[in-house]
Amino acid sequence: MEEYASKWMKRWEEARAFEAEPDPKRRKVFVTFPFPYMNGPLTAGHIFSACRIDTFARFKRMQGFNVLYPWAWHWTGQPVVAAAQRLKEGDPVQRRIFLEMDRVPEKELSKFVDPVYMATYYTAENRQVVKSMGLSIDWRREFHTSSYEPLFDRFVRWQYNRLRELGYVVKGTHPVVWCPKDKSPTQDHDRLEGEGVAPEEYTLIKFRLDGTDEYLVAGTLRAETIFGITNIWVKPDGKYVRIRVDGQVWVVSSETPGKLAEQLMKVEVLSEVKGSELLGRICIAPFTGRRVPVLPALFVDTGSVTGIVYSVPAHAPYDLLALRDLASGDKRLPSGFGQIAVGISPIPVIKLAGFEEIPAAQVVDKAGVKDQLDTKAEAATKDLYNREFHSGIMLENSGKYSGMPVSEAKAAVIQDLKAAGYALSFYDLPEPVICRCNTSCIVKVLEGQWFLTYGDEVWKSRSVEAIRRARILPEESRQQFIQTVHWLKAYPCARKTGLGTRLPWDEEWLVETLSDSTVYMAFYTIVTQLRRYQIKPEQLTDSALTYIFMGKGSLSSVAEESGMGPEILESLRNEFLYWYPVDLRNSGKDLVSNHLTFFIMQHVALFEESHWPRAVGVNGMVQLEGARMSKSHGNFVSAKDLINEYGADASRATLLASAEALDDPDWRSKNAADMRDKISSLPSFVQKTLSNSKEREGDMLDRWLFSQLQRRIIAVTEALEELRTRTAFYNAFFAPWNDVRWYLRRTTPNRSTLTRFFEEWIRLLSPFVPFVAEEVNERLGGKGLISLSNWPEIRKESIDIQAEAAEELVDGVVRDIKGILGVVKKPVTSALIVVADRRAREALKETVRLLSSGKKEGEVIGELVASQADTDRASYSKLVQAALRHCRETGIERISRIMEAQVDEAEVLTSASDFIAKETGLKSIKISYEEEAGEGKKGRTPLPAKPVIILT
RNA sequence: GGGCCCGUAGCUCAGUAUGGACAGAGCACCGCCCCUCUAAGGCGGGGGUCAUGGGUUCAAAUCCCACCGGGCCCGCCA
Repeated sequence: MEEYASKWMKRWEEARAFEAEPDPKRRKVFVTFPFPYMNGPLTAGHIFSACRIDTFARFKRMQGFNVLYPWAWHWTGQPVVAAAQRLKEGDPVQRRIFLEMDRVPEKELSKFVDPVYMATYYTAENRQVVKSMGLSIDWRREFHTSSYEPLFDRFVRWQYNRLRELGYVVKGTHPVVWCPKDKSPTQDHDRLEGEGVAPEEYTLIKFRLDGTDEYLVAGTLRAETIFGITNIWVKPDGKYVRIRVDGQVWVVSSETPGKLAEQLMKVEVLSEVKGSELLGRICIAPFTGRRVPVLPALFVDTGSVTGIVYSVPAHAPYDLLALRDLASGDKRLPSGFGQIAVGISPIPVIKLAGFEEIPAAQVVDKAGVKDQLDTKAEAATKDLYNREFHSGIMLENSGKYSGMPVSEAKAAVIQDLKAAGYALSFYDLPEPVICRCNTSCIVKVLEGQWFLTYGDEVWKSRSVEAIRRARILPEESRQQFIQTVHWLKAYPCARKTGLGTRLPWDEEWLVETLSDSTVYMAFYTIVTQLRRYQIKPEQLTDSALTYIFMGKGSLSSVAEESGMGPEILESLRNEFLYWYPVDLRNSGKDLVSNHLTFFIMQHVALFEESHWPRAVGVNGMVQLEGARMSKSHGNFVSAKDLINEYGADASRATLLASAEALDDPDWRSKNAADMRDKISSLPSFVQKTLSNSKEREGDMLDRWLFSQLQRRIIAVTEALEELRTRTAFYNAFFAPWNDVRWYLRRTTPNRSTLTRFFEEWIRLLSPFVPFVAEEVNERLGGKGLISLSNWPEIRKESIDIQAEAAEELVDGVVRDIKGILGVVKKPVTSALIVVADRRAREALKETVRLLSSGKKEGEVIGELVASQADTDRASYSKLVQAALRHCRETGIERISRIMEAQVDEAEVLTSASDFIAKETGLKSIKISYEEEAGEGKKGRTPLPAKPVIILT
């Protein structure tokens, strides 16, 4: 259908239309789209964000800016490697995704076992898609990431060396969900069970066994309840072990040593202990020194944390239930401990508003939980923990924490217990996670990981400042950026697997994907010249890049060290200085809390303030037929499919018209098909309309059409400045189309008017639907590329409020007559339209004036009537009351506008009377001033913009 | 669980900050016109308890509270 699309693609390329070179005489605009990851075809989501940027870029280009819109491809990361691996292993799901969703030809697929081949394939495939979409890219600057692009590799190495020099990269440890068999972190998609489960930080608390140097070590999320401890639980038939840790002897479940060992602790297993052997022994609780017995409980799981639980029956439903079960002589439990249990009373340590003294008892009884193995206990526990954490206050028996909110006391207690040597942190999974290989996962604390110190307070506050200075589009997103900066903590920035750039100082690590994608836009600014001068990777030294981006160092020594000539270095520096900073980067809202914020923060860390990002755009997530896109659910469409089915223009228009701000656009194929038909009829509409027109004197309708056009130009321009692409598209496409339709209905089409109108209209359309705009332009005899023509100038003098008010009046009269004809029973053939006279006009004007000055309606009547001669007062009062009603109904603002236009209503309607007759089917239309109208208007009062219509 | 956002015609969305005009637009749908046919084009029309329930107000889609439903994010995926 768009047989002309490839023609224009070629013309743009031949004309090097979008290749951007620095030009000191012109102001620049530098826009970027986050490079897409090359493990599959581009989707409607990529295209939506990219088209928003492209539309902005094309708009700015037409406004005369020197626009740079570059493109690159992200190869960094594990998915390509992982997918290749899965394919190698013959994974049928992976095969099906490649063949059915991604439409990879069978003969290509066999080569996909090589991840680099796969990335290369998709890069080529997607490059074609981006071109076909009509994105106005400077392709000379294209590159991809990872060590397979040596020049870029040097750039990332420079970036990380700089960050490290600045102290923003440090070594640390980090807990991950770990498969002991695969010896690798287990991601969500690698799990048979336990999606979304993440390591949780527990506190291990050591309880000395009375009369020994050994400790029972219990795990808890609620260290602050240590003051309410009454006993300790073990599983009576559980397997426990004595282990040596850090010179101490601990007793924990037999599963625990393996977990501790993965958390950087040296563990030596000494001997086995049966749970039953521990029963009845006495432990000493820290802080209170309370002596508490070890008792049996069935709910204890030796696989969870240490398999030892300290009991706080006042606040923990399980503990309370276990105590009750034991006291009541539950047969499932070992005998001999019932009496001890009977003697234990819960010790409350937290006051919770709206709850009784022992909250656990209350929730357990209310929920009707019958014993410790009742599944309802879980929900009761969660609920109570939550309430106590958020609104609980420590009671006066809680030492120095008394009176503190639980949320604060928790951290303080943990800190103090640790300081006193009674506690340490330990990670475990709150729920089981099973790896794809059917192995049960544990937590591993990875050592020697490299982190970006996003938690750094100075870095944070400068970043917040950068966010404050930047334009955030839409404005609603700003808060989320600031939130994200506040939330961020140290972030692991390197991995051992996948593609990427090696950390220069520790080459077994690769810079991970969210970390090499933050400041690479700077590379776009120099890559053309690097290629032009055939700079070798080894010449791109750190000092050279520091010189280019920071202006630091001595030119001559940098030139000598890098082997690049000083004039080349200068030239690179100048091009960077010309394009930087980034004027707009735009992406989906899912990237706000990571990529887009990292983008800002790393610029803050590495670049001077004048090079911080100027604007960040955010958009919603593209839905497909009302549902989230998902390859695994089969609800997926690639950008290539869209182009094939609907063409680039219609695809762009459908997406741009479907949403703006943070709303999620919804791709409906029905809408796209309608859009395709509408757009494809544009050239013939223009041609047909022109061929039906003829030269004539310009009249009011011509002025009206141009006046409307000005309004549209203003609206589109304003909306595009704020990236409100949906509003912009409406005002560029549908609104002018409807304007022409009204014009054609109203008058004999004037060829020169329409020619001029179309010339401007298609320029307005060009940023949105560039192919059809070029095509129509050519058919109209336009020379050159419309993509490089000027944005329609806003000519305020063409705004003709008189013509606009006149057409509003005519339209209103036609609608009114049609409305009346719809309800009137007797046949009518003629209309008498009575327009307001001078007196009515004055009355309305005064009414508007007084209302605008804040007078109440009653006061307006009083004041105006008083100003009249005695004899006129009755009729004037009627007039003012009508005027007040008119103001109420039509709105003061609109009336003021119409009054200001000072339309001669009689003249306008008289000249439109043929039109009115044609539209309404009436034979005769007469226009009259009020004083001439005489009988028949039944007391109705004509006012400006509100004539009285009498049908006979 | 926490943060942010959204729920208005069949569909996609305006309108909500500063409460007041019959709640609008585009598309779809229906009817008519044009036409050798199809697509396109022209004209007209129907269609909404503004998610729900309270409250504030002379007046609420708009402000407040509650509730229901949906989306994005909450670090080792990108």
